Amino acid sequence: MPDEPHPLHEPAPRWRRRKEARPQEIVAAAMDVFAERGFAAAKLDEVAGRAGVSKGTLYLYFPNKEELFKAVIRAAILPNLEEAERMLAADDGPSFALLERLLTMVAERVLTTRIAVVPKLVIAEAGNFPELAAFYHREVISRGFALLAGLLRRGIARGEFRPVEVEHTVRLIVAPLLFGAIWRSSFEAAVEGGPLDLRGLVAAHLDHLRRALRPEGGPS
Amino acid sequence: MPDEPHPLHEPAPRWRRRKEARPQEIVAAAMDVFAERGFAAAKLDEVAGRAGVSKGTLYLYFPNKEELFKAVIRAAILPNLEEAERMLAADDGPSFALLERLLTMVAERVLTTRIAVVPKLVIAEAGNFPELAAFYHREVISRGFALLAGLLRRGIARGEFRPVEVEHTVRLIVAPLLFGAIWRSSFEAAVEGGPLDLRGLVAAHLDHLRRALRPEGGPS
Amino acid sequence: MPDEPHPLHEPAPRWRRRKEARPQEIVAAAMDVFAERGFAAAKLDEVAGRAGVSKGTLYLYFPNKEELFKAVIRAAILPNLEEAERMLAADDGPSFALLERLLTMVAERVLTTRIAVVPKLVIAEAGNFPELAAFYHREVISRGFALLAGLLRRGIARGEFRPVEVEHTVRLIVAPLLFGAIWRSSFEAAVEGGPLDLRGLVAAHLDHLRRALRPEGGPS
Amino acid sequence: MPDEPHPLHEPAPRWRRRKEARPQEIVAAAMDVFAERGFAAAKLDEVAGRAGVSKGTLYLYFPNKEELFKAVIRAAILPNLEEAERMLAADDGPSFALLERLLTMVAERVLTTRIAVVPKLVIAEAGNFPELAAFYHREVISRGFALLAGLLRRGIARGEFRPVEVEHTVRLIVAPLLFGAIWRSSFEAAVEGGPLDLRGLVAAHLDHLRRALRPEGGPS
DNA sequence: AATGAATGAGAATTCATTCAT
DNA sequence: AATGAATGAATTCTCATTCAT
Repeated sequence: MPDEPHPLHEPAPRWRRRKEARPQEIVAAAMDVFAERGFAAAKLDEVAGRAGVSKGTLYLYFPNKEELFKAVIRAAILPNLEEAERMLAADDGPSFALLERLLTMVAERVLTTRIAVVPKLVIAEAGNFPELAAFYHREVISRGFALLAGLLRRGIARGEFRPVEVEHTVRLIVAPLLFGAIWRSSFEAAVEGGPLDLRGLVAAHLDHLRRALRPEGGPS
Repeated sequence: MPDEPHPLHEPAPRWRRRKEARPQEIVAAAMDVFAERGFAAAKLDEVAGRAGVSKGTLYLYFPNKEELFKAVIRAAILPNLEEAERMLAADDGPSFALLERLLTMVAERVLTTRIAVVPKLVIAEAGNFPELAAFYHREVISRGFALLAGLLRRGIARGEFRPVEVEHTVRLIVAPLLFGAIWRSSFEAAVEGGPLDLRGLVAAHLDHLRRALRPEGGPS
Repeated sequence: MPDEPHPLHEPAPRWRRRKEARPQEIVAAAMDVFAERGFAAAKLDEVAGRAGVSKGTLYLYFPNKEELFKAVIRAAILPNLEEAERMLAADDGPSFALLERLLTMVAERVLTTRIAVVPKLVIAEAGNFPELAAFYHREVISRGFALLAGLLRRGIARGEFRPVEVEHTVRLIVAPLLFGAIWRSSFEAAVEGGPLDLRGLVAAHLDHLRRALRPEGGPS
Repeated sequence: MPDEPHPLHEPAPRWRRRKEARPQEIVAAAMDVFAERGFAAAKLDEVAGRAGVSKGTLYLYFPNKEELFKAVIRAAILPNLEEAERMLAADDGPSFALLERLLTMVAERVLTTRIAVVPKLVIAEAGNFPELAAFYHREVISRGFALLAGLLRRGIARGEFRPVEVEHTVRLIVAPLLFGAIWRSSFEAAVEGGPLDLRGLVAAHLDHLRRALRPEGGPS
């Protein structure tokens, strides 16, 4: 253990910090490569190259390609989901405004982070890694759906929304965001005609949702 | 031999017939394997095995794995799209009823045929085969979008729909069907909790759409 | 046997003639392909295509690729060698003049027929087909060398040539022709700078030979 | 390990050393296999086996079979040619003596090294690898011919040789050596009757050449 | 005699994983 | 902790050969 020669309170020397950051650097590089190529076509050589380490080093942190893949998925998702849960727990205002903030936040993330590739990766590999699909379903989809279902039920209870079928509506709310993520990660590069106007799409979606959720005889 | 419904008095031209059927048999087997594994993880050995031919035979009909993949995508898609276009061209009734029939038909196809796997495959491999993505975009997405856009514009012109932003609305209409196809091909097998109620989802979607598209001051 | 309906003395119908010519047509096509690609890289598909028959037909006349190869070598060589032997047997004139006619004839053949490729083929495949090499050595090289050795010995006995070491001289006489054949079949196509002037080369060779074989104190 | 002549005090950098030697070991093994089988029939499995490495290791050093083949040709040729050029540049003695030393040296190399197989390989594969043929022509044949042409012109200018046609004579000088190389690499193994007496052949060739190049009215 | 669809053994190449240093 | 040389199993693709028609 020759790497702890320094007393406390001293700024950690750069290379020590790197050492601790290694796993994250590798995960970040892997995310890029998996995003571009998919799981099977991604080469660990390339991951190592982009992470600035040797191929062997990958195996110091991840037992194999599959676990690295799972780590990528987990790393991309959990912080976002936790933030969304915090947001909903902390907000007790009008339900539609909350829905609005939620969708807008997700759209922003899809546009500005690499999280958009996660659905694509999970969709593509669900058949080859059923446990990964189950994990994703349990940790991401179910939690996300539950969160939205809670929001809807609250709005219905308060009379803000008409009494829609919650389970279906949750999926209808999510679908356009999934569409956006998939578009960004699969078609944007291969297709002319400029990027998808995801902000406009979400605005239109919210416009539709407002009308669709409006209590029957209620005010516009 | 077991696929011959007219047994009598025929000189049993087994081979001739097979030769003509071979490409389709291979494409069907390939569709299954690609659907289960994705492009890269699909083994031609397995395709050959399921098609009941030897590995070499694949190469009599398709020059390589990639072309076989493209043939699978094309074979799955074109007939469906053509039918949808025929349906719309032939119908001049109320626009929402037409939309209803269209979405219902697509949902039925997603539920009862293997077409649901096509989006998953294209999404997964768009990065590795940009021309495939471009082909799919051109031949499927653009045509499908154009078809829906025409329907919307007609409805707006006739006063059946409020003047929505057509391009966004097209995507909002499609998104839940994409969600359904992806769910079926990626999560249904890996997840407990029963299959997605796609018919119910589409019904709810149509319910929402009716409200969202309803002209402003129109009848409830 | 529906192919003998015609009485005698009638010109054979074309397609019957073709049938008898098949083996030679195949050998001719095979010679072209082997010459271009070598044995291993030659594809029977291509041979069949150039011969205007199907792949299966090749196997009606030749049991396998190797035998077809041998047939090509044999067909190219034997007639030429027999002619040379006839030429020498029939001629009893001055030995150098005979040598002159012999080398000139061979050079003409190398320039105007496809026989030039035979040495290249045998050289290339001797390692893979030792019996072919042995056959070629026995039937072509040995016979050719014996023929030249006889000529030299006759010239020496008659005092036309100085008493050279016959075995070496035979090889020295042949080497430039081998050079010419190899050049034509291997380098001419791949190299700029125009074809080899084989006639000039043989003339120079004969000039050198006249001087080299001239009896010691003899006339210039 | 057994190839280390300085055993003491060395930190036994087995691997480092091997790494540097690997390409040459592989090229040497490949030369043997290509020599025996020709390019197409050579199996990389066998090359790897003879080099004492695994198949995959070949690809660490050479991108494919073709490049390995070219490396073999290059490795065999360049040192020899450079030496011949040095020899000529350094010698200003009688031209025929120099020619004698040159041919003798080449014959020695043909007899004692594996360089004899190079012409056979190039001849065999010129049709399949025209660039290789062009490379060989440019780097070996042209340089070799230029070297001999220079020698001849010098001898003619000095009155040591009669004014022969230089371009043809160069080829006549080379042809028996080519004959020897081809014999050794293609027929010696397949044919009874003992090896070719190449030294005797070259002696006879030089004897002929002396007479053929002797100035017209010169001394015997 | 002729065809050409079908076969399957065989070869080149790739790449995740290991391990001596 | 890090390296990167080495491995070899796995996979695509080729092509001589067979054989039902």
